[in-house]
Amino acid sequence: MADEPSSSLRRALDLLDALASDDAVAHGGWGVNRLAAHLGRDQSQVSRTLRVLADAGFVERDGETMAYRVGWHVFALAARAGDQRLLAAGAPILRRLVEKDLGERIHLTVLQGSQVLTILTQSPPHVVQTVAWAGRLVPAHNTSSGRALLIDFQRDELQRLFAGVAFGSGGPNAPRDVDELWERILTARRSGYAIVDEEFEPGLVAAAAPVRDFRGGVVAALNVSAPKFRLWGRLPLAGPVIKAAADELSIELGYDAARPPTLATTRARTG
Amino acid sequence: MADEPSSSLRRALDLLDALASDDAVAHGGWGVNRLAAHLGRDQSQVSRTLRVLADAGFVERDGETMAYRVGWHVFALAARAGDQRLLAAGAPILRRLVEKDLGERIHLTVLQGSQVLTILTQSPPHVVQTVAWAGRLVPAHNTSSGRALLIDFQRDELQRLFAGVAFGSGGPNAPRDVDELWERILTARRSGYAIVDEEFEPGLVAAAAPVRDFRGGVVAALNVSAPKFRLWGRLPLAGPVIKAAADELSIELGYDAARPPTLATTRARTG
DNA sequence: ATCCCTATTGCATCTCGCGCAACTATCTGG
DNA sequence: CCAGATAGTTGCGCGAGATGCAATAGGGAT
Repeated sequence: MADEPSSSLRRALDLLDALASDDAVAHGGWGVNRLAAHLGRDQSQVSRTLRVLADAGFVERDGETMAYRVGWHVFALAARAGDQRLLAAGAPILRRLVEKDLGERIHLTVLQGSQVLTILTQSPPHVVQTVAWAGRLVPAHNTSSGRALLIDFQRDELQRLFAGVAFGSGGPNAPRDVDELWERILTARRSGYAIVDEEFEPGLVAAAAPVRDFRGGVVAALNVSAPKFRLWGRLPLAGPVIKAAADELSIELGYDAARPPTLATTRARTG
Repeated sequence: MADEPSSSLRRALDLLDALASDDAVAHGGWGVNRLAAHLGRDQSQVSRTLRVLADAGFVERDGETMAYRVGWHVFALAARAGDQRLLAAGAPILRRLVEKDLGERIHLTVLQGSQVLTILTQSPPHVVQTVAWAGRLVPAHNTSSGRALLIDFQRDELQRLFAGVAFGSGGPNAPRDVDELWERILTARRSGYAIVDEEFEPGLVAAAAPVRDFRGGVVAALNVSAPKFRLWGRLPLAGPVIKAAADELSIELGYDAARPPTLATTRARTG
């Protein structure tokens, strides 16, 4: 357990890290010399290591400046393993939320078209009914998860997504058209989480927050829902709690909060 | 240009790749044994390499199943990988293309050696089962994206890039050698976009156009692909549409069509 | 208890990663 | 046109450390 042989592999990984540092990224990558100085290593070996990394696509070189940057291959690795990580990292967070923080049913969901697909559920032990929520589809327009998943959408995109979708159904407070939905999304955007009061079903309230991945886009949503009489009073608290948990999950997915919130890579997923 | 001494670093990177393979992801990670078998290496060394990777956070171990998964560090790196501007500017364009203009699946891709890496995908909402294309590699020689990405290549560069690459596979109309590929690239060059008819896969047609950055070089490609019966008729229209969108993206990346390219930066390196 | 499967560790072997220094290439200013 | 600076690659001898085999340890199942 004590002294690891500071393997050459370890040094190569440190090299990748150095290329991902704020400084390196800000400069559009670093050259061999700069990297060697930063790592306290010889130029020659840095050069050779970079060649291997470049051949594998883990770093790439700018043709003009000779600077190395983290390559697309790393991006590809993360993209392929992303779903797996969402589930793996999500499960313990759901468990903690239901056991320690909220004591109500928690869901992890993704957007599929204009609907919301539940991919993970955690229920409090005392709940008797074991409805299999995982795999179930619900509308996006009248659920807290939907609100969170749509939080980055522009007005016209929303319009196109819900073209031909009947609003109407759901609870008494469900939005009646895209305009109302848009207004509520704007509200959610301000606080960073969505609160829904009897929109999906009478007597049901919920809170949800978006989960983002390394691309910066929303890939999932975390939500808590429960009967109004049990949760309504705590909802002003539950909102921020859900948001904090969603942010935590986002960071595990490589979300870089420092980056300006730009794109929304909403893409459908299969459980 | 012979075989590199397949460094230990290279082997470690292959290990990461293996963990991100479809099979490994589907199984929730792989154990040491499975990995060793897959890579044709000794268990002991795989175990040791994984320990280093795990210490660095590049892989993680599932406490129960002992299976290794891609770790947080890769996701953190991924946020810094590649060209983030391209991703940020590309996402909304993809969404618009699929929702408004074409209604078929759109991809944003980059060249990775002699292959094409998909970095962003947008599917129409009605498509139920979405194969996760992002992060996947396909050949460059028989895909529309590949054609677009290679559009500036000279004949000899092409030869070098595809030295040792087996053509053959793919759809019925796939190019059989570099000569055929070269002819088709010349065709694409004239119109500014590439049309591909059952080259990658039987029954699949596609159109793609190159995306350039401020230096004038091709950095990515935008493409639409769909079953022949659904898209073929619209393909003469889809080509220009894709090209227009690619040009729009190019401009966002600072491409100045008026200015001649500042020397085509070809940094292709063969492995 | 044995058998099977999996992961880790001890050890001898020798590859290959290492630092030094030389070399190439490009730019700058005198 | 050369001197000097910067930036990256390559040759080489040495030894750290990666490797494969075999032994060890921990489960489960029967």
